[in-house]
Amino acid sequence: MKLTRKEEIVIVAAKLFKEKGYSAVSMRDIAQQMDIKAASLYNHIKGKQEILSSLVLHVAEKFTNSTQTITSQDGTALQRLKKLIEVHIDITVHHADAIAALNNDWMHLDGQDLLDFIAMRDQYEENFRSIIKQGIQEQQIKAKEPEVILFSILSTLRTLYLWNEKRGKLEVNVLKKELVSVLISGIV
Amino acid sequence: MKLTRKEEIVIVAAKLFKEKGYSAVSMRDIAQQMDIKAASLYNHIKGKQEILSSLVLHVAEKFTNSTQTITSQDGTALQRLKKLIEVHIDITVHHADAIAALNNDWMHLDGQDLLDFIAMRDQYEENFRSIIKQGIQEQQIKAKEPEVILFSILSTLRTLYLWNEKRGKLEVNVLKKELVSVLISGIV
DNA sequence: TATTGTAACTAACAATCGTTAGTTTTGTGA
DNA sequence: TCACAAAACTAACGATTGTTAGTTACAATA
Repeated sequence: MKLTRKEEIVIVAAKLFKEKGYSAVSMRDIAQQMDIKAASLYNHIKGKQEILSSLVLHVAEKFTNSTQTITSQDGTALQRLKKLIEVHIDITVHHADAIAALNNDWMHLDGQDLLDFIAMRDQYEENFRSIIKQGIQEQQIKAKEPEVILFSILSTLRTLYLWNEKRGKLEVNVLKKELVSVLISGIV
Repeated sequence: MKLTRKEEIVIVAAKLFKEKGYSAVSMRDIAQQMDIKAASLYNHIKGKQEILSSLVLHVAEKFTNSTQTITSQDGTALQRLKKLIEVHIDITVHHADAIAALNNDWMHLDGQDLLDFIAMRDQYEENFRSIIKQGIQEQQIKAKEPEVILFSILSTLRTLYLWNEKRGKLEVNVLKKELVSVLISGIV
């Protein structure tokens, strides 16, 4: 699977964005990391904004599509929730850097890209919320404030990318099992 | 409790940093928000860096001191964990904007400030970790991977600031009770 | 060998950045 | 009313920003 030059740029930029954030990374920083001059980047991309939107929208789609698929298939709320956590881990393992941008730099998208992102994020959250509410209704999930549950699980999953490096020895399937257990059954 | 002009600047800047991140906020942005010119800011602060370090180090101290106090007092692991969650919520409610900077912009600290921050963060995490390990040893906490438990709780608490606005109607004490329950006992 | 497309280069642009110097306005206490 | 300090101002600085224009090096193809 050979990468296009544009894909290489996006990957390199993602790594830098993760370290310092979109605004603190210059086109010259990105170019230097690729051993070329900044102006040469423009043979492959339209501008800095395109790098960000390629990164963010691509992985946002993945997340939204996943929740959409899970919500549309049948299964109990807990089965769905488990699946959701597992899918999240899979995406995170393969796109850690892009997720950093998604979490921290989405507000630097502009125009239609920003609107598209927000729409996807809202839909994603709404799918997530509906699963939890379903679980409460079916009495599989405690009748706590659904927003507290949603927030708690969501923030753990969203921050997973930070932890992926330190994951180290922990195998992906072990991580899935442990995290599903901690998030659903608690720690006591 | 009258604020000094410097404190006003730091508060205004914090709000802007939260929206766009440290690097994307210019001194002229901050000044405009205060209805003065950028150069006037320098009557009260040394520079942009000082704003950031005032913000971040001050609240980092609060967190580290809290875990330190809790660790040094006696109590079971679960009592400590509960207290830790409650303290976290208290600090978050009162310093939401500063926590945004602590989470997202700490890497733009420089020199000794950066070293100090990292030292505090490491100590904080180590205190947290020791409480969880204590709980596993005393068999109050399931013998899961301690790092998974630590990460899960920590990321929820760290992201709490994002959620504080939407908290809306939810009273602080209710939030404490619900979050302690969700994080410790799970959702089933 | 000649041609062509890809991808690099140098040089420069206007805009914006954090910051400094020097000056004027404003408010307070003697 | 006068003196002084606090806090604002204007103007400008060198550096860096994203980006464009025009040109060159190089490999593959005809």
